[in-house]
Amino acid sequence: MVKHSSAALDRVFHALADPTRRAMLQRIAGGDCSVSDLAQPFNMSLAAVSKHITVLESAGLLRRKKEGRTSWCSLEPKGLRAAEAWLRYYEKFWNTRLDALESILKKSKMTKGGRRHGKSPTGK
Amino acid sequence: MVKHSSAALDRVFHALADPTRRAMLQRIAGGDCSVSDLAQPFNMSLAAVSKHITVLESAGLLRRKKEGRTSWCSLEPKGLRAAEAWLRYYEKFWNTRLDALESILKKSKMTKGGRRHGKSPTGK
DNA sequence: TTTATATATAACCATATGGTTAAACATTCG
DNA sequence: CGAATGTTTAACCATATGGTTATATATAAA
Repeated sequence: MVKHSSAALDRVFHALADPTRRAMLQRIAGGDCSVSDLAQPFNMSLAAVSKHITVLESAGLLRRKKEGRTSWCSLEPKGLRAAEAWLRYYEKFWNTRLDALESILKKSKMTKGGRRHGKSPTGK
Repeated sequence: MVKHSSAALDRVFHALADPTRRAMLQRIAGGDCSVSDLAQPFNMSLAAVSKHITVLESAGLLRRKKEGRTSWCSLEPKGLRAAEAWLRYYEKFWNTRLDALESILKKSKMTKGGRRHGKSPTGK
Protein backbone atom coordinates (compact mmCIF):
# COMPACT_ATOMS: atom_id res chain seq x y z
CA MET A 1 0.00 0.00 0.00
CA VAL A 2 1.29 3.39 -0.93
CA LYS A 3 0.84 5.98 1.77
CA HIS A 4 -0.31 9.35 0.50
CA SER A 5 -0.14 11.86 3.32
CA SER A 6 -3.33 13.80 2.98
CA ALA A 7 -2.33 17.16 4.39
CA ALA A 8 0.92 17.21 2.42
CA LEU A 9 -0.92 16.48 -0.83
CA ASP A 10 -3.47 19.14 0.03
CA ARG A 11 -0.65 21.64 0.27
CA VAL A 12 1.12 20.54 -2.89
CA PHE A 13 -1.93 20.51 -5.12
CA HIS A 14 -3.22 23.71 -3.62
CA ALA A 15 0.12 25.37 -4.26
CA LEU A 16 0.06 24.21 -7.88
CA ALA A 17 -3.53 25.37 -8.40
CA ASP A 18 -2.50 29.00 -8.80
CA PRO A 19 -1.14 30.27 -12.13
CA THR A 20 1.10 32.83 -10.46
CA ARG A 21 2.74 30.15 -8.36
CA ARG A 22 3.18 27.83 -11.34
CA ALA A 23 4.80 30.69 -13.24
CA MET A 24 7.11 31.26 -10.29
CA LEU A 25 8.16 27.64 -10.37
CA GLN A 26 8.76 27.94 -14.09
CA ARG A 27 10.98 30.96 -13.49
CA ILE A 28 12.92 29.28 -10.74
CA ALA A 29 13.31 26.20 -12.92
CA GLY A 30 15.57 28.37 -15.06
CA GLY A 31 17.83 29.03 -12.12
CA ASP A 32 17.76 30.12 -8.50
CA CYS A 33 16.66 33.66 -7.95
CA SER A 34 15.96 36.25 -5.31
CA VAL A 35 12.50 37.25 -4.17
CA SER A 36 12.58 40.44 -6.23
CA ASP A 37 13.78 38.49 -9.28
CA LEU A 38 10.77 36.23 -8.80
CA ALA A 39 8.47 39.19 -8.36
CA GLN A 40 9.69 41.11 -11.40
CA PRO A 41 7.36 39.62 -14.08
CA PHE A 42 4.26 40.04 -11.94
CA ASN A 43 2.11 43.07 -11.45
CA MET A 44 1.78 42.57 -7.75
CA SER A 45 3.31 43.78 -4.51
CA LEU A 46 6.36 42.12 -2.98
CA ALA A 47 4.21 41.28 0.01
CA ALA A 48 1.91 39.20 -2.19
CA VAL A 49 4.89 37.51 -3.83
CA SER A 50 6.35 36.70 -0.44
CA LYS A 51 3.09 35.03 0.54
CA HIS A 52 3.05 32.95 -2.63
CA ILE A 53 6.59 31.87 -1.87
CA THR A 54 5.51 30.84 1.61
CA VAL A 55 2.78 28.68 0.10
CA LEU A 56 5.24 27.01 -2.28
CA GLU A 57 7.69 26.55 0.54
CA SER A 58 5.25 24.89 2.90
CA ALA A 59 4.20 22.61 0.05
CA GLY A 60 7.78 21.40 -0.26
CA LEU A 61 8.12 22.80 -3.77
CA LEU A 62 10.56 25.59 -3.04
CA ARG A 63 13.33 26.32 -0.60
CA ARG A 64 14.18 29.78 0.68
CA LYS A 65 17.62 30.57 2.00
CA LYS A 66 18.56 33.91 3.48
CA GLU A 67 21.91 35.30 2.46
CA GLY A 68 22.62 38.76 3.73
CA ARG A 69 19.43 40.72 3.19
CA THR A 70 18.31 38.83 0.10
CA SER A 71 16.42 35.54 0.08
CA TRP A 72 17.41 33.01 -2.55
CA CYS A 73 14.75 30.64 -3.81
CA SER A 74 15.50 27.26 -5.28
CA LEU A 75 13.48 24.26 -6.33
CA GLU A 76 12.76 21.60 -3.76
CA PRO A 77 11.84 18.23 -5.27
CA LYS A 78 9.92 16.76 -2.33
CA GLY A 79 6.56 18.30 -3.14
CA LEU A 80 6.72 17.53 -6.82
CA ARG A 81 7.66 13.95 -6.11
CA ALA A 82 4.65 13.60 -3.81
CA ALA A 83 2.30 14.94 -6.46
CA GLU A 84 3.79 12.72 -9.12
CA ALA A 85 3.59 9.66 -6.93
CA TRP A 86 -0.08 10.31 -6.34
CA LEU A 87 -0.84 10.80 -10.02
CA ARG A 88 1.17 7.78 -11.11
CA TYR A 89 -0.52 5.61 -8.51
CA TYR A 90 -3.96 6.56 -9.76
CA GLU A 91 -3.06 6.57 -13.41
CA LYS A 92 -2.95 2.80 -13.15
CA PHE A 93 -6.62 2.75 -12.18
CA TRP A 94 -7.43 5.38 -14.73
CA ASN A 95 -6.01 3.23 -17.50
CA THR A 96 -7.79 0.14 -16.28
CA ARG A 97 -11.06 1.99 -16.20
CA LEU A 98 -10.30 3.45 -19.60
CA ASP A 99 -9.86 0.02 -21.11
CA ALA A 100 -13.12 -1.08 -19.58
CA LEU A 101 -14.86 2.07 -20.80
CA GLU A 102 -13.49 1.62 -24.28
CA SER A 103 -14.82 -1.89 -24.62
CA ILE A 104 -18.15 -0.78 -23.22
CA LEU A 105 -18.33 2.04 -25.72
CA LYS A 106 -17.40 -0.28 -28.57
CA LYS A 107 -20.14 -2.69 -27.54
CA SER A 108 -22.73 0.05 -27.15
CA LYS A 109 -21.88 1.48 -30.55
CA MET A 110 -22.33 -1.90 -32.16
CA THR A 111 -25.64 -2.38 -30.42
CA LYS A 112 -26.87 1.09 -31.33
CA GLY A 113 -25.74 0.73 -34.96
CA GLY A 114 -27.56 -2.58 -35.17
CA ARG A 115 -24.72 -4.36 -36.93
CA ARG A 116 -21.85 -6.30 -35.51
CA HIS A 117 -19.16 -5.78 -38.11
CA GLY A 118 -20.12 -2.69 -40.11
CA LYS A 119 -18.15 0.52 -40.31
CA SER A 120 -19.37 3.72 -38.69
CA PRO A 121 -22.43 5.06 -40.53
CA THR A 122 -21.50 8.69 -39.94
CA GLY A 123 -17.79 8.43 -40.30
CA LYS A 124 -17.55 10.65 -37.23
CA MET B 1 6.84 24.39 -26.65
CA VAL B 2 4.29 22.57 -24.60
CA LYS B 3 1.12 24.51 -24.10
CA HIS B 4 -0.27 24.31 -20.57
CA SER B 5 -3.71 25.87 -20.50
CA SER B 6 -3.68 27.88 -17.34
CA ALA B 7 -7.35 27.83 -16.40
CA ALA B 8 -7.62 24.11 -17.04
CA LEU B 9 -4.62 23.39 -14.81
CA ASP B 10 -6.06 25.69 -12.15
CA ARG B 11 -9.19 23.58 -12.13
CA VAL B 12 -7.39 20.23 -12.12
CA PHE B 13 -4.96 21.05 -9.32
CA HIS B 14 -7.63 22.80 -7.32
CA ALA B 15 -9.89 19.76 -7.66
CA LEU B 16 -7.07 17.51 -6.46
CA ALA B 17 -6.23 19.76 -3.52
CA ASP B 18 -9.16 18.49 -1.45
CA PRO B 19 -8.87 15.19 0.46
CA THR B 20 -12.57 14.44 0.07
CA ARG B 21 -12.34 14.79 -3.69
CA ARG B 22 -9.19 12.66 -3.86
CA ALA B 23 -10.97 9.99 -1.81
CA MET B 24 -13.88 10.16 -4.23
CA LEU B 25 -11.55 9.56 -7.14
CA GLN B 26 -10.04 6.65 -5.26
CA ARG B 27 -13.48 5.19 -4.75
CA ILE B 28 -14.46 5.66 -8.36
CA ALA B 29 -11.15 4.13 -9.46
CA GLY B 30 -12.54 0.87 -8.09
CA GLY B 31 -15.48 1.09 -10.45
CA ASP B 32 -18.20 3.46 -11.57
CA CYS B 33 -20.71 4.38 -8.92
CA SER B 34 -23.77 6.49 -8.25
CA VAL B 35 -23.73 9.77 -6.37
CA SER B 36 -25.06 8.14 -3.20
CA ASP B 37 -22.46 5.38 -3.51
CA LEU B 38 -19.84 8.09 -3.67
CA ALA B 39 -21.38 9.91 -0.73
CA GLN B 40 -21.66 6.88 1.52
CA PRO B 41 -18.19 6.97 3.18
CA PHE B 42 -18.42 10.67 3.98
CA ASN B 43 -20.08 12.40 6.86
CA MET B 44 -21.55 15.11 4.72
CA SER B 45 -24.78 16.04 2.99
CA LEU B 46 -25.59 14.84 -0.52
CA ALA B 47 -25.67 18.48 -1.56
CA ALA B 48 -22.04 18.89 -0.56
CA VAL B 49 -21.11 15.68 -2.36
CA SER B 50 -22.88 16.88 -5.47
CA LYS B 51 -20.86 20.07 -5.39
CA HIS B 52 -17.60 18.15 -5.05
CA ILE B 53 -18.61 16.06 -8.04
CA THR B 54 -19.25 19.22 -10.02
CA VAL B 55 -15.75 20.43 -9.20
CA LEU B 56 -14.21 17.13 -10.33
CA GLU B 57 -16.35 17.18 -13.43
CA SER B 58 -15.38 20.67 -14.51
CA ALA B 59 -11.74 19.74 -13.93
CA GLY B 60 -12.10 16.93 -16.45
CA LEU B 61 -11.43 14.27 -13.83
CA LEU B 62 -14.87 12.74 -13.66
CA ARG B 63 -17.80 12.21 -15.95
CA ARG B 64 -21.42 12.17 -14.79
CA LYS B 65 -24.08 10.40 -16.81
CA LYS B 66 -27.74 10.43 -15.90
CA GLU B 67 -29.54 7.12 -16.18
CA GLY B 68 -33.09 7.19 -14.93
CA ARG B 69 -33.01 9.08 -11.66
CA THR B 70 -29.50 8.08 -10.69
CA SER B 71 -26.29 9.71 -11.87
CA TRP B 72 -23.39 7.41 -12.64
CA CYS B 73 -19.90 8.73 -12.12
CA SER B 74 -16.87 7.45 -13.96
CA LEU B 75 -13.26 8.49 -14.33
CA GLU B 76 -12.36 10.90 -17.08
CA PRO B 77 -8.68 10.83 -18.04
CA LYS B 78 -8.39 14.28 -19.57
CA GLY B 79 -7.78 16.17 -16.35
CA LEU B 80 -5.30 13.70 -14.98
CA ARG B 81 -3.35 13.70 -18.21
CA ALA B 82 -3.13 17.49 -18.07
CA ALA B 83 -1.78 17.40 -14.54
CA GLU B 84 0.70 14.66 -15.36
CA ALA B 85 1.90 16.47 -18.47
CA TRP B 86 2.59 19.56 -16.40
CA LEU B 87 4.46 17.66 -13.72
CA ARG B 88 6.51 15.63 -16.20
CA TYR B 89 7.41 18.76 -18.12
CA TYR B 90 8.72 20.47 -15.04
CA GLU B 91 10.32 17.41 -13.55
CA LYS B 92 12.91 17.73 -16.28
CA PHE B 93 13.91 21.17 -14.96
CA TRP B 94 13.69 19.96 -11.40
CA ASN B 95 16.21 17.25 -12.12
CA THR B 96 18.52 19.60 -13.97
CA ARG B 97 18.41 22.07 -11.12
CA LEU B 98 18.91 19.27 -8.64
CA ASP B 99 22.08 18.20 -10.38
CA ALA B 100 23.30 21.78 -10.40
CA LEU B 101 22.38 22.21 -6.76
CA GLU B 102 24.18 19.06 -5.82
CA SER B 103 27.43 20.17 -7.39
CA ILE B 104 27.06 23.62 -5.85
CA LEU B 105 26.51 22.10 -2.43
CA LYS B 106 29.49 19.85 -2.88
CA LYS B 107 31.64 22.82 -3.82
CA SER B 108 30.31 25.05 -1.03
CA LYS B 109 30.95 22.34 1.53
CA MET B 110 34.53 22.11 0.39
CA THR B 111 34.91 25.89 0.50
CA LYS B 112 33.31 26.25 3.92
CA GLY B 113 35.46 23.48 5.30
CA GLY B 114 38.47 25.47 4.16
CA ARG B 115 40.06 22.55 2.40
CA ARG B 116 39.69 21.45 -1.18
CA HIS B 117 39.95 17.71 -0.80
CA GLY B 118 39.17 16.96 2.83
CA LYS B 119 36.27 14.92 4.11
CA SER B 120 33.33 16.49 5.98
CA PRO B 121 34.41 17.66 9.44
CA THR B 122 31.08 16.86 11.07
CA GLY B 123 30.23 13.75 9.16
CA LYS B 124 26.66 15.12 8.98
C1' DT C 1 -52.15 9.63 -9.15
C1' DT C 2 -49.94 9.90 -5.12
C1' DT C 3 -45.72 8.89 -2.82
C1' DA C 4 -41.04 7.66 -2.33
C1' DT C 5 -36.31 7.93 -4.23
C1' DA C 6 -32.12 10.09 -6.27
C1' DT C 7 -30.06 14.30 -7.35
C1' DA C 8 -29.62 19.05 -8.09
C1' DT C 9 -30.18 23.89 -6.94
C1' DA C 10 -30.85 27.98 -3.89
C1' DA C 11 -29.88 30.65 -0.12
C1' DC C 12 -27.09 31.19 3.38
C1' DC C 13 -22.87 31.10 6.57
C1' DA C 14 -17.99 30.70 8.49
C1' DT C 15 -13.54 30.45 7.09
C1' DA C 16 -9.74 30.53 3.67
C1' DT C 17 -7.49 32.81 -0.11
C1' DG C 18 -5.18 36.34 -2.69
C1' DG C 19 -4.59 40.79 -2.89
C1' DT C 20 -3.65 45.59 -0.85
C1' DT C 21 -0.92 49.32 2.00
C1' DA C 22 1.78 50.49 5.95
C1' DA C 23 5.03 49.33 9.25
C1' DA C 24 8.87 46.45 10.99
C1' DC C 25 13.37 44.07 10.41
C1' DA C 26 17.88 43.19 9.10
C1' DT C 27 21.75 44.24 6.33
C1' DT C 28 24.65 47.04 3.52
C1' DC C 29 26.34 51.63 2.01
C1' DG C 30 27.90 56.60 2.71
C1' DC D 1 25.71 56.79 12.87
C1' DG D 2 21.85 57.42 9.48
C1' DA D 3 19.84 56.16 5.16
C1' DA D 4 18.86 52.96 1.56
C1' DT D 5 17.77 48.15 0.21
C1' DG D 6 15.48 43.62 0.28
C1' DT D 7 12.23 41.17 2.48
C1' DT D 8 8.77 39.99 5.87
C1' DT D 9 4.83 40.81 8.83
C1' DA D 10 0.43 43.08 10.23
C1' DA D 11 -3.97 44.66 9.47
C1' DC D 12 -7.33 44.83 6.45
C1' DC D 13 -10.64 43.75 2.45
C1' DA D 14 -13.32 41.39 -1.41
C1' DT D 15 -14.19 37.13 -3.16
C1' DA D 16 -13.96 32.03 -3.27
C1' DT D 17 -14.60 27.71 -0.95
C1' DG D 18 -16.82 24.08 1.51
C1' DG D 19 -20.26 23.19 4.28
C1' DT D 20 -25.26 23.55 5.87
C1' DT D 21 -30.68 23.20 5.35
C1' DA D 22 -34.67 23.73 2.57
C1' DT D 23 -36.69 23.45 -1.84
C1' DA D 24 -37.15 21.88 -6.60
C1' DT D 25 -37.02 18.41 -10.21
C1' DA D 26 -37.37 14.07 -12.32
C1' DT D 27 -38.14 9.22 -12.29
C1' DA D 28 -39.87 4.86 -10.16
C1' DA D 29 -43.03 2.44 -7.35
C1' DA D 30 -47.68 1.65 -5.07
